[in-house]
Amino acid sequence: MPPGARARARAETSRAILDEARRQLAREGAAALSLRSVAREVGMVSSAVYRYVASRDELLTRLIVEAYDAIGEAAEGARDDGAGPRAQWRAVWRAVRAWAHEHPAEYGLIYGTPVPGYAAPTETIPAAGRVGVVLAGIVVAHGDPGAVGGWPSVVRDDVLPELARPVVVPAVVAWTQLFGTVGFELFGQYENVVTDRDAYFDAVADAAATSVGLPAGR
Amino acid sequence: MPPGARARARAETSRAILDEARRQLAREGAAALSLRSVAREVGMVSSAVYRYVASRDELLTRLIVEAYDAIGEAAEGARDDGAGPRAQWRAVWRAVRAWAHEHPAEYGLIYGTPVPGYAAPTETIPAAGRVGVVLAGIVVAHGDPGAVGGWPSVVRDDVLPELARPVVVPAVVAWTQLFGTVGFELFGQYENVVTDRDAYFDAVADAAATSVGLPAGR
DNA sequence: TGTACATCAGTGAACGCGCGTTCACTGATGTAC
DNA sequence: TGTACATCAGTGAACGCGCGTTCACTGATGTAC
Repeated sequence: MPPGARARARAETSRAILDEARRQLAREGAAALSLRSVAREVGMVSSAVYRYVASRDELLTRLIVEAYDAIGEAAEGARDDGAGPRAQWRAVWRAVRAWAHEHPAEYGLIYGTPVPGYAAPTETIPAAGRVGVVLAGIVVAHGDPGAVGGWPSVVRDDVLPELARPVVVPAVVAWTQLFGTVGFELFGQYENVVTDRDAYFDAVADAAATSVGLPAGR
Repeated sequence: MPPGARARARAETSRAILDEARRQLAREGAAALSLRSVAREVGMVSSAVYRYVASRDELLTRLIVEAYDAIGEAAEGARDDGAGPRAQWRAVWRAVRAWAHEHPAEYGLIYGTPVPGYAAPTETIPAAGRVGVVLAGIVVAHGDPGAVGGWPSVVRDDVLPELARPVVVPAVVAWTQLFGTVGFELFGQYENVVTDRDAYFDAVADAAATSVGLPAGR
């Protein structure tokens, strides 16, 4: 037997379990996610899953962390591809929206109604911050605090310390707006209201860029 | 027996069932809502609930409609109390936020992740529109289309036909922002970020009022 | 006012189902000497 | 290289549980004459 074969098999089964869980999440929603049916689909007996996952809640936590990481990665990739602050900003917004449309159930899991009785453990926090950090980074690099309207100081001093203070609140507002818009579109509130969703979204992104002090041009 | 006693008893039991369902929704979430436990708590046998409700899905639908109606009513009441467009606008925003904080589970039910496999029936639509109609009404009455930045025309012509066209898109954006902000606060994304949530919220409301062309003063 | 019949709320048993989790076990894979 | 032992993945049975929905029924409430 090649050494490490066991480890490799283990990793593969682990993957298979998470993949199947993600599939069921997409099909039936978080509430219907069941260890037994994941086991069934993966082709093992229900008790065997417990070699890979401590409990149903732990499985949910892993899905949550993976989702935050995936959307964060999408945002980071988009930023790295953009040339110029406004192009970067728009690319990040679009990447978040695209990811959400490709993974609606996972998006709902992390940005939708919290599952009651399930408290997201702290291991979730760093992954959850990635998109916000990307947006803040663009503002730090290119935002003009002088070009921003007056907002009250209602954010913790230690939040985004690298941001000039006048720009922190509008940055939080813009961050909220990104996910508010994506959520409304995804959860059906724009049905029969907004026709050209791409153009609408870009317009909101652009207005947000301005509100945060990004220069007008590219 | 007083005539109508039966009808009155029926109405009372109906109420009791819905109230208990709402209580369970708040405690355990939509996924855990069960006819059997509602019956248990109301003090009847599980099959008896079927005299009042056709199925679990119908019960969910009733909760959804009641929630939309309640938040819509809160918004309408706030509008009727406000003096001057800006005061009205702010009052409506605050009323929506207050209602959401008092009824987080119901808020999640209507503005959060859709329950997969459950398709909201059409009886839901009119109730769902009430808050939007209130906001639009204020803009119609007092918004200055000239005071609004340029937005693309990406909304159906027959949406809010009473609104001057330049103002429709920013109105939709503001409506999105209201629920995006409330949702972010309610679902915990502002934890460790925004300190003075009241002031933050008012500031966002005010900026939105301006973006939609409401006059500055009161 | 009194009687005969129809309506309706609630009962209790049953259907078939799936769930999370534990436990003692087998047999294959890896490790130390 | 060969043997003895330890580790570990996966099995199968069992625990106790709750669910939605149907059905034939009883007995009280209402209605028509």
